[in-house]
Amino acid sequence: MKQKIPKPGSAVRGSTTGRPIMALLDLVGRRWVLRILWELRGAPLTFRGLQEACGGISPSVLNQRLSDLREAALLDLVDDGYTPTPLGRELLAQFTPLTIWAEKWAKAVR
Amino acid sequence: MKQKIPKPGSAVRGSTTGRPIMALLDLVGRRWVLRILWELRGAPLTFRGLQEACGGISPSVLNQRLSDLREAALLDLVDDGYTPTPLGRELLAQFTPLTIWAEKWAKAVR
DNA sequence: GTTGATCGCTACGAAAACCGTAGCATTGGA
DNA sequence: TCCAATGCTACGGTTTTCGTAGCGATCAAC
Repeated sequence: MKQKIPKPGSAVRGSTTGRPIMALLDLVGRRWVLRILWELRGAPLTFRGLQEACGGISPSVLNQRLSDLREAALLDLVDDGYTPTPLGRELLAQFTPLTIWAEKWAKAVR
Repeated sequence: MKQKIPKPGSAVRGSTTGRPIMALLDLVGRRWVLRILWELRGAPLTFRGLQEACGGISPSVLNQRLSDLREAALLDLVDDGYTPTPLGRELLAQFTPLTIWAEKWAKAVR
């Protein structure tokens, strides 16, 4: 477990400038990160609820990601499960319109 | 090299539904995918130009990603280097505002 | 016509990331 | 006390990524 999670202001994989966008690109370039956020766009989910929602992600990676996302201030664990912080919800909002682009993409590559 | 690149309409890692958004989440969840697109947002770049721009990405992975992105109809290799397709440029446009969010994020986690 | 510089790209062994399965400790209700 | 559900950890095996070296092609200069 040698991973150091990307945060703005410090060097990340592939960039030493500390530019926030580079930290973001590194963060979302990890498997499951966006998917986890995505599955939490509606109601909060428990650890095991997330496992199912993500199609059987292994608990070790899920736990790693949840720690990462909490440390990055994008997720919180509250009474009824994991849920995005306001900041995380803002990021999520930026990704929501991608469903529409993805549909278009689907038509193009078909 | 057992990777099968995610495309809308077929099963991807973590989802068997074929929903386009799932293919997208799988695609961008691979290392370097977004970064490569990002570095091509301005002028086209050659293979080696991309290598440098991405801070020394190994050529094997770069080549893998370039093939993936070309097969996904997001990238093209033209005379003066790799450049996004119109579709890829559209996707890129959705990610551009993330710089602003990332700045906000930087302030929040600091 | 050979040398040198660049191009896109490949081979391959090592390291890192990820996975699947099993199970632990805790909590709360029956 | 027993049962179910919670968050999470351990650990060995597989997949993905990395780092270095180098190949074949192209083109310009000498």
